[in-house]
Amino acid sequence: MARRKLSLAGPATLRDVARVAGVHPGTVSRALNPQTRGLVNEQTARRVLEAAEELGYRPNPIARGLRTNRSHTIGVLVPDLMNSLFAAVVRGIEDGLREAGYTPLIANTDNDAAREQVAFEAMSARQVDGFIAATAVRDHWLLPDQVRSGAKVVLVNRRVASDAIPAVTGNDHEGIRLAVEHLAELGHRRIAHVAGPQALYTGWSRHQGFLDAMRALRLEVDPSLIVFSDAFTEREGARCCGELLDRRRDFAAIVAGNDLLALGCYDAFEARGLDCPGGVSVVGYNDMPFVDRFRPPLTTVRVPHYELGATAAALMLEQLRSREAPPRQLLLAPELVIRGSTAPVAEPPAPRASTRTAAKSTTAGETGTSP
Amino acid sequence: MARRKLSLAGPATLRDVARVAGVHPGTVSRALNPQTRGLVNEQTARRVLEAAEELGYRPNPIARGLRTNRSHTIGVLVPDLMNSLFAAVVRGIEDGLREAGYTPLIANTDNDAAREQVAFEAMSARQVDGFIAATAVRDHWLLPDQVRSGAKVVLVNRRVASDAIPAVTGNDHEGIRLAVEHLAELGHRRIAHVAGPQALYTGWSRHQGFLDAMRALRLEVDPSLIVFSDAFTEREGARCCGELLDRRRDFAAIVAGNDLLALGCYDAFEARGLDCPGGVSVVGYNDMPFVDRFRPPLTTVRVPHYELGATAAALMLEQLRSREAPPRQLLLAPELVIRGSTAPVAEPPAPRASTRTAAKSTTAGETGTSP
DNA sequence: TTGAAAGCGCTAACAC
DNA sequence: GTGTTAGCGCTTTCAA
Repeated sequence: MARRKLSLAGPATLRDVARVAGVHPGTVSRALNPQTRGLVNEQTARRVLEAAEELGYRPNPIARGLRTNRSHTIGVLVPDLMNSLFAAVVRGIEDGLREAGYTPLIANTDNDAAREQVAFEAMSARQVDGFIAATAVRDHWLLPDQVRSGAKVVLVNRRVASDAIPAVTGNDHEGIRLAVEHLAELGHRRIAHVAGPQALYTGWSRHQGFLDAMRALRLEVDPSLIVFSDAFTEREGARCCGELLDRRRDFAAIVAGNDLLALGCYDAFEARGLDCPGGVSVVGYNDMPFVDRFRPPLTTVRVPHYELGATAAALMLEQLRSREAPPRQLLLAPELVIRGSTAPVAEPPAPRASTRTAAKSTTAGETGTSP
Repeated sequence: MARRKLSLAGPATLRDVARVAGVHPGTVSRALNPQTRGLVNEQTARRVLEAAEELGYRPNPIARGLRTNRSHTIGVLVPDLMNSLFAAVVRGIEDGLREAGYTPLIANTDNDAAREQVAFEAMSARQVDGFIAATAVRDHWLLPDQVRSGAKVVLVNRRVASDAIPAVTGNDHEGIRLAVEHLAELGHRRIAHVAGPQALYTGWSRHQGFLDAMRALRLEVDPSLIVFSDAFTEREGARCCGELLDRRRDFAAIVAGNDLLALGCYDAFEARGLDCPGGVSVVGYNDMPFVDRFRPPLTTVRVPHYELGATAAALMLEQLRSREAPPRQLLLAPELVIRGSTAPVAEPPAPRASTRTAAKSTTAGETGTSP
């Protein structure tokens, strides 16, 4: 337990250990590295381990990295940690990376390409071994150049057309289908969509999912019932929903691109004296913390953000371990969480809609999971 | 703009630049470092800069760090990023550090001493230049040993008795005073306290603040109106508040140790059919995102978490720049945010209370800041 | 199985 | 002013 050092100050070095163990530094290196321990005599190895222990020796990853060109560090690019969604993703990444001995280096980009570029450069300079990008911008500079130039990249919360890049995302298609089906089962035929920004992957994919889900249920997709927001914010949700409401009132259900947009819908309802869910139902997306405490508690689609992060970490480790690991693209299943913001249609559906009846009634509370 | 390299592969090195500029690597180092540029000929410097630009040279901080023993990296120890409060602190730190060229290395500890210890070791090994600890545990292993042994540490969101360690915290004393005064002005005399865990600094300091504020207002401090929670969670808030409510009903106001505990109080009210704020008022602490959307919207004390982080970063930079910078201890002013969870007493105050009248009425909306 | 020696990319003390 | 040299702490050939 004694912690006396041989070198004058600072932590013990490989050389100090070598001196104490009476061997050459190279031997200490071999003995201490599990990979190469086999090359060294059992006896000697033990002596080295003891000496290291006695000196409280900690290998210096900086020096090691300089030699090996591996920093055991992964750059994590995220729009904004203050968004609880990304905080969860990051924790998943951190926990997933930890046991493998990797450490995340985190940077917030605020979805600003310039800031992202800078962060990427800085991280490259710091010799990160790879990047996990949770930045949701579509048509992204990161992909064409960097990936081809050998940087290991894993996408989380978004993907690209190309199959060359490993990615893990929530299954938005499925999630939106759950939302639309839920509303349809409540008798809604005319369903509106407050879509997220189409420049962001999640905004775009959920919009696509909406179109497909409506068609699959043979519900009419009315372009005038779709409004595109400029940002995933409450303010934009209020603006878009207001626009919708001022345009027409022959619908009583809204699928929002995420929870913040849904929250904005609440504001628009209140400004117009509309009751939710009595007058109009709304479904959010993400199941952020505390949406169950809103007035009314928000029905929403839960995305397993922590698992998204943990899985992204696993994909990264795969890439790191073998040069030729196939770039897997994973979809994680969402889950509909039915709360208080959705209710059966009060008025009869609009005249033109077919009279298809709802398949079955849904009980409130906990809920339908997808496979 | 061309990016051809001289060395076969990998990024350009100092030597590559030297070769292109036709000078010695040492000269390149001097020319590129703003600190030492003065030592080199204007002409030569320009040539070097151009060569560096042409090659797309990026200095390798790993190599530099090995030489200088400075990594330009700060370890950040935080209980849990998924807690929005700490996410804000971390963003403040990141932004505060960035312009000085420092990067945070973040680890979550979940308030677990063992995990914190491990994270600390790992960061030390990675040669971080200092630590910013947002971990709120009192009586903390970090301080006695490490600080004395030369590690630079800045505390955020907590402090210690010793003045030797720089710290920046919210002024809990002041914040709780604002809360208690607000309730007193609404006519409350018997005020209960659902205190946070006393093992955590914020739980403890707010409890102290509560005692002082009550005494300052000459309100009776009744020990049976104070319950200590085991954690800053909604569940614990519900348990403690329930205990209080089942014990007696001759109070109509609660100061909670934080917003989550206040939220738990909501649950306890609901379970007992109590109306808030009609039957009982409650004040939270922190002003987390979305507490304004709760039912009722939560009256709470806002803590400038982002600024806490940014200030902590500034204090760290001070320590880093000069060996003998005084370890400043800063208090940031909180702000009372009055919303819907507090209301005037319905029943007359309990008989024993003195009949001191409220000093002045408070207007709703934005509100009193401290100096 | 171990020692010797070179060198990762950079900085800094010293010499010219 | 600029070149020279020596290493930071570690890994990894190459010999022995």
